[in-house]
Amino acid sequence: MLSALYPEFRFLVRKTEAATRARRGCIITPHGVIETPAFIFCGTKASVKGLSPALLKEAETQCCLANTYHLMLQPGADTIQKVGGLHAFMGWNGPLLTDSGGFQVFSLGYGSVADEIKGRRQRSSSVQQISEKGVVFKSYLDGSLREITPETSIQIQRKIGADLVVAFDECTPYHCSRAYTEQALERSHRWETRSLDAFKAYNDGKQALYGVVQGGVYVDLREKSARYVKESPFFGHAIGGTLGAIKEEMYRVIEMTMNHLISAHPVHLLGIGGIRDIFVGVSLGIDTFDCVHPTRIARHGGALVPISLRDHPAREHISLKRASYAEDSSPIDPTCSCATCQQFSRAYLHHLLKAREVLAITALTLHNVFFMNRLMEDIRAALEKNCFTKLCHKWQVSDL
RNA sequence: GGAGGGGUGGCCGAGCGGUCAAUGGCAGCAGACUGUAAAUCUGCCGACGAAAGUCUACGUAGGUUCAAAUCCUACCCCCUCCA
Repeated sequence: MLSALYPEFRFLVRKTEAATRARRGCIITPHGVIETPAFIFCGTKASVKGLSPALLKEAETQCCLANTYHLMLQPGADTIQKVGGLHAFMGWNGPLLTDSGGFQVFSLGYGSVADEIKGRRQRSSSVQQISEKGVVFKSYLDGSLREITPETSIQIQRKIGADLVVAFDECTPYHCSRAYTEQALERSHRWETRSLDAFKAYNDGKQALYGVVQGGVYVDLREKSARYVKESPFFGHAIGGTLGAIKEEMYRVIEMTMNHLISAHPVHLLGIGGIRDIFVGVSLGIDTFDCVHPTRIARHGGALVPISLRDHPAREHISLKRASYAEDSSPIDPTCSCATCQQFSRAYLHHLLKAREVLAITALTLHNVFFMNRLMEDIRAALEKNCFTKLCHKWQVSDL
């Protein structure tokens, strides 16, 4: 049944680790193969900020993500379709994924979970109305009223033309009652079913649809949602929504969700991308991740480093803006073979950051992308050689 | 030579009798960042002190006031215009 719906896609699990649920596989798409576990980089507005497709490729990137929400507002899905679709538009011929726009519509109202908990970045909600039909929201560009429904989200994603697309869902905030979470969850399921219907209506076999598990931090709701997604004809399964306020809670939510989600479908964990998070996610059976974190911290002067180079045990990156790197002639990581580490010293990167030179962004983003891809490659290799647990120990991740 | 304007914390620049250790901005220091309205945001930023607080500060030197960065006098610099 699924092969009829997704004729050009396949998910193959080559190996599953004995001690955990970690698995080594690949997702076959019309634009190439994604070796899993994999990290997908965010190129929100059809660009991974600071990097050209050539540099992305040089950093061994497999897949990028773009946002339906941003692209529908600028330049518009019709424009992208007219100029040949997203792959041609952004000059990336590898696999691409688009998010449904659901997350942005809602998150723009209350910010991220971290912002919400810390009471930061309070904006007036852009969400005007949530109804059974869909969501009316205000464009962040000009304040005009726009609407996204499951049908329009799928149509827009169809026009944009990424390989992997996502069903339209509602993302509930952290400070949200169980009752509302459940109500939103039920509606999300109806929206996702409508997403599937809209998808089938225009299906040309070139795209594969992911369903999203919601349910906030509530065990039974996650189970219910996982069941719904698993029983629906989605190509892939994604875990979305609020995962918790602290890491331990997040890991628990992912774990209890995965308890009900394990199957022959690829599982994507939406929006998570810390190093430790990835080890935990992989061990729980997650196949793909996406996150703004590696590229965002790069723009803010953060370089991901191995354990031995950390300047604080709990921080996974070093902050090159710090004065202590001003005369440090060593590269970010002497063992890293990315172009940045091959030619630039920490002192130079520190200077570029202080002088606000755009090269700082490109150089640090390139390093972090390379770092993440290298990390995923190491994880894949470890899974193949049955030494994933050993790799976890090397990264001091023991709470699996 | 004449007329006018100005000298404020590392820099730019407000303040023009008390609530001023002195608004802002920049620079500096540190922190945050997890389905990207983020090359962003937050905090600190005269000295000593954990803090209360103490001291030194608004060109220099005096003065008037209970009280001055703010008023007066002289001096030293800078800038503009007229000769």
